[in-house]
Amino acid sequence: MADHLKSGLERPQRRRRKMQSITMTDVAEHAKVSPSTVSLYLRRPEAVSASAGSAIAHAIDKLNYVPNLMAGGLAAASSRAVSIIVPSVRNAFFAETVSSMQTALRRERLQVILGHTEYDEREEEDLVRTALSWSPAAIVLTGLAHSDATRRMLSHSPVPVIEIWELGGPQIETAVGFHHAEVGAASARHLIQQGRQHLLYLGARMHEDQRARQRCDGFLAAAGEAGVSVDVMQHPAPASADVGAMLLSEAMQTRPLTDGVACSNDHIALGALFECERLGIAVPDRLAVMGFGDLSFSGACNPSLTTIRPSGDLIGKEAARLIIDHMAGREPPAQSVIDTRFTLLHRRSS
Amino acid sequence: MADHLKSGLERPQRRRRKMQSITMTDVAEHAKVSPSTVSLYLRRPEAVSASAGSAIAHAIDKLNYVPNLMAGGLAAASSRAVSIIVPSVRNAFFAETVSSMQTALRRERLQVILGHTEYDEREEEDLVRTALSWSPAAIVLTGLAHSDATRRMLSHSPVPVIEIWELGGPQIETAVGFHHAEVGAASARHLIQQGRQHLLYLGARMHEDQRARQRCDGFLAAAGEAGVSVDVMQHPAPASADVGAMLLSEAMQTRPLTDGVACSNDHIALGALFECERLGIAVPDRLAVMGFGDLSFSGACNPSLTTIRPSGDLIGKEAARLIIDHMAGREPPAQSVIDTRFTLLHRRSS
DNA sequence: GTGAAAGCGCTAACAT
DNA sequence: ATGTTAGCGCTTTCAC
Repeated sequence: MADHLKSGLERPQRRRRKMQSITMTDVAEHAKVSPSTVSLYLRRPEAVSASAGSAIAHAIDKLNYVPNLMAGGLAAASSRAVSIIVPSVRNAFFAETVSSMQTALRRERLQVILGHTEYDEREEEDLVRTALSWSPAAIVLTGLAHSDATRRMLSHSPVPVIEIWELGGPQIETAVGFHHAEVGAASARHLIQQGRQHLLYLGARMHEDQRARQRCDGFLAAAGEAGVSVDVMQHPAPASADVGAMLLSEAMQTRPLTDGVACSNDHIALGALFECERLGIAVPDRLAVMGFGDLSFSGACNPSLTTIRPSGDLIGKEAARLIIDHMAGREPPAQSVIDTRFTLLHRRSS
Repeated sequence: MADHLKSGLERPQRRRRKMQSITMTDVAEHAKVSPSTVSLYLRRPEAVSASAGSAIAHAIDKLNYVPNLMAGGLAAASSRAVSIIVPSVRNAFFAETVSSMQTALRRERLQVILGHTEYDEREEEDLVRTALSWSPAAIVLTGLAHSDATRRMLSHSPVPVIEIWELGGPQIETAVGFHHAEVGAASARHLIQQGRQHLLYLGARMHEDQRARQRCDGFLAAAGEAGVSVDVMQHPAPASADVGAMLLSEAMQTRPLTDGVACSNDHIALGALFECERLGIAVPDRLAVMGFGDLSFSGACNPSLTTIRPSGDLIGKEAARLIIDHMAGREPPAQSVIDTRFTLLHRRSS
């Protein structure tokens, strides 16, 4: 009875959900080979006979076949995605790194999955959790400070982890970046070399941006060692020219002896330069100003800004190289460190 | 005989490839429910009984379960990823949009997959092809100009497409942005209102950046209609303060009557301001300068820069909203347009 | 060099 | 409310 009903229904015409129109099987049929040959061709074309190869190539072209990477990733248990987690891509530093990394990874057909922590460790933790759901080929994190849970998740997973933009602390696996304290120290030494005796550090958002804080600490330490007077002023808002102008204006009132300022980045420094201009403070004669970042305007302003150029681009390239090497089986030694250094650009403002 | 051998081998101990340690089945076993109940719980917790729910929650927590989104995406034929393709994230405009979009999408647990075209249509085509491989929940493209192949791929796919940062041309589906020609026209009208009679447009990379070109065209058209003299100078390099300074310096030599310049963006304008300062050209008395973008320094410089603020943030928010609405079944009418407008900020430089 | 077969971990009908 | 079942489209042994 039941059987009778069933046969009456004739293949219950499975209601199909939205699905990819052209699959590998379609290509295989068209090329008169098996799906596994198509798969092989896609991954190692040289392993397939010339005739089969060209038939497959032709079929792919004709059918406009687009492989389904989710199926591939599922079957292979690892996807062609790299998860990059930065504080914010609005920050030119990280935008540069993300951009150069994307460019380098693309050549290997790797996709970038982007996440922003907004300088929040809880947010980072959540982003890492989600990132792991994609079985990415690698996870790239910014900085060395992470929540315990983040560390735990990452160390329990087989996914390679690269930390960027910071060196000098405990690493999860590999780190690519530079020492921010050294940046601060180099700034202090530079100002002292220029004969400055009353130094000041102008910082923004240092409660959240621990790398800015490290630069500040390095500055203080080096100035202290050299025995010159040194002080810090900061503002909780993100770095901007407005904040820089505000800080400098206040500094000139409360610390009139100041003859050299270093800023946590070039936005702050630019604002400081603008304010000096408005106040009629001669730069560099009366006051030397320097920044960090070598942003696009830093060489063009009046006077041109002495600054420290980090290696944002190189960080991205090196991180991408590590990932690609890892996929090819060339793993770096555990806990390895790539120091991308930085460059002091001595211009007119100091 | 064969049977004998088999039984001797005891479950041929399938050599397992690298794989996710904890699966949904593990969670189900631990919680003493079926996998589908776990799946249901994950997607609609309210559809599961309280007791089962808490058992599952407990198991997930205890086992540290991380769902495999590739498997989910494969089964559901649509992933929780949104592909965003912009010319470059180094460009502050697109960084802003990407950032605000990422923030909005994250709340819905959607991932951003990022691609850079570097203003190259072939590259975009390739990125779109790869994007489709992920069965994303949506694809976001920058601008309305795309190769025929890109259009074809997209219209043959079921993936919703949103074009951002440009209106006024043929759309694939939905577009969110504003009219760049209107920006140019508004600039021209503003300068004319300020009594300027010899206008000049300073542009960078206009051969590649067609939106900059549209702003320029709008400027020329509006100036022409008003009957004032107008000219254009451009440089093929990407916009920077250096390029702006160079263009302004040349302009003052070859077009000494110029009394109002509009720049294709604020980097150019800033460089122009710097150069005016060096040349001793009074801004705005002798020359009015305006930009486009309202970048972070634009309100802080000397004199503060009159500029036009695009709605990069809003574009990202609106695009994200469209995507989320679409996933909830609320589709916008075909070919719909969201005009996010722009704002002219009249400051001291004009 | 090529094909058959067995999943990868999950979702979504459908049945209970 | 929960379980059963049948795939999603691909990769990867393993035979041939």
